[in-house]
Amino acid sequence: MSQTHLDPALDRRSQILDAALVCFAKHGFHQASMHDISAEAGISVGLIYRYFENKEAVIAAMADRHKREIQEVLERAREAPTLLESLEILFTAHCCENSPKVLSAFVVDLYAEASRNPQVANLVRDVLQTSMDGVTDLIARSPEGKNAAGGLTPKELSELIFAVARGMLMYDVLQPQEMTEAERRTAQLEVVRRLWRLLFTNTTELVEA
Amino acid sequence: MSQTHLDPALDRRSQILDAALVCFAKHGFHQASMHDISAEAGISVGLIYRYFENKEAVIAAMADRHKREIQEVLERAREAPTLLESLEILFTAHCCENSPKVLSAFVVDLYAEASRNPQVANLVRDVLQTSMDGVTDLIARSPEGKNAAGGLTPKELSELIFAVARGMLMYDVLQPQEMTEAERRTAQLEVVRRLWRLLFTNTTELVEA
DNA sequence: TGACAATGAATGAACGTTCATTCATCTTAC
DNA sequence: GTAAGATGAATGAACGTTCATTCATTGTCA
Repeated sequence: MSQTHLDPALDRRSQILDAALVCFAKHGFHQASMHDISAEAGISVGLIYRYFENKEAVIAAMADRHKREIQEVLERAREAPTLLESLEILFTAHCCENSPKVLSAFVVDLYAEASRNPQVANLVRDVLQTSMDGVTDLIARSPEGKNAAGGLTPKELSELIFAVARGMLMYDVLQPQEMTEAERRTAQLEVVRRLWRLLFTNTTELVEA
Repeated sequence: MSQTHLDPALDRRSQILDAALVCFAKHGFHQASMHDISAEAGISVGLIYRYFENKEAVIAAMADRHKREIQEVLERAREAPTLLESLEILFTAHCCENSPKVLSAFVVDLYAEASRNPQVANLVRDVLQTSMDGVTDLIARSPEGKNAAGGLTPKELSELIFAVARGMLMYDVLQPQEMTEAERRTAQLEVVRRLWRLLFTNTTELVEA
């Protein structure tokens, strides 16, 4: 719409993946039918097969797009001025960007799929490892990371942070539909700040006291 | 086998649910067919319908059984002599009791289902709330819980602990099949002790120093 | 410019398969 | 003999996938 379409085929693929995200989040990978997706995208079923070999390929492409989106979030987190702000970006990106719950539901489904499909598991593990390495680096470089609580290393801290992030994502899908994006974001930020206090400010405060 | 069967109907139900757990973990709720379940249980398809109204009812019964199992774990955790041991029970119960990954895969699937099925969501939320209340209580009663790091309340600590537990459960499904139960348990225990150091021993150590 | 041919994006009915569910039939226990 | 337990072939709906067909757009030649 806003820009000239350099590659219409890429637009179509994106359009189909956008529709698939909505359908997958609403019904799950294997309960969402190709007809559901085509209806959501406003196109015919057959057209999907012009851009994707089969349903599996749609799922794989979704996972791949998710990988790229996560890497973009990591990039933004890297550029934040403070470690706390980096963490805030990481924790709120997953859960609040799109319409409520859609992304969280998709990611939980992705992990469920990963538990059965080794290819998906490899991709998710790869994304996770890259992200954790990035955050480990972020912590190691930041002044707060030097004297973290409990004598934990940057790597251990990063693992803990990502465990909490995944856990909150799981918690998010239990929330009723009525919760708005803003409410979810607020809840997430509260958790980040609590975690922050715990991991990075406790020791310092005690030393100062 | 080992005991006289007081209620054969209950045995059959358990037998079917045992088989369903294996199939659900292996294929997911909606990809596991009733034939898969009957084959795993060593009975005919039709017999399942004598004990369960339909497939949804099997899923609901599985969720319900899971609820009772979690409550038993909580009971055992309550009876542990120290808070650390309570946490160790809570963190290792989810992931290591049955054959590797089966339980974790089931729980991740349960959360995925909860994101679409409000009834399942209510049940899972209920289990979680009860468990968290129990652990909050456990922390409040324990000597270590009084002077926790970061000035966090028992409720906040409990929320954090359960977020990490859920996060580690998600991480568990990414692990390759080859990992044994013992390896998974060891990995979990390491996380518990790290969390323990962070939450409950840091302040004290510094005061002593 | 206008007439015509070629293209390939897009359609949706149809196909083969799978699956949840049913039920007529058989077996077992007392 | 009868009631309850157990079977698995049969049913029909739903699904992923295919493909003959349509038609707007583009290219070609006069």
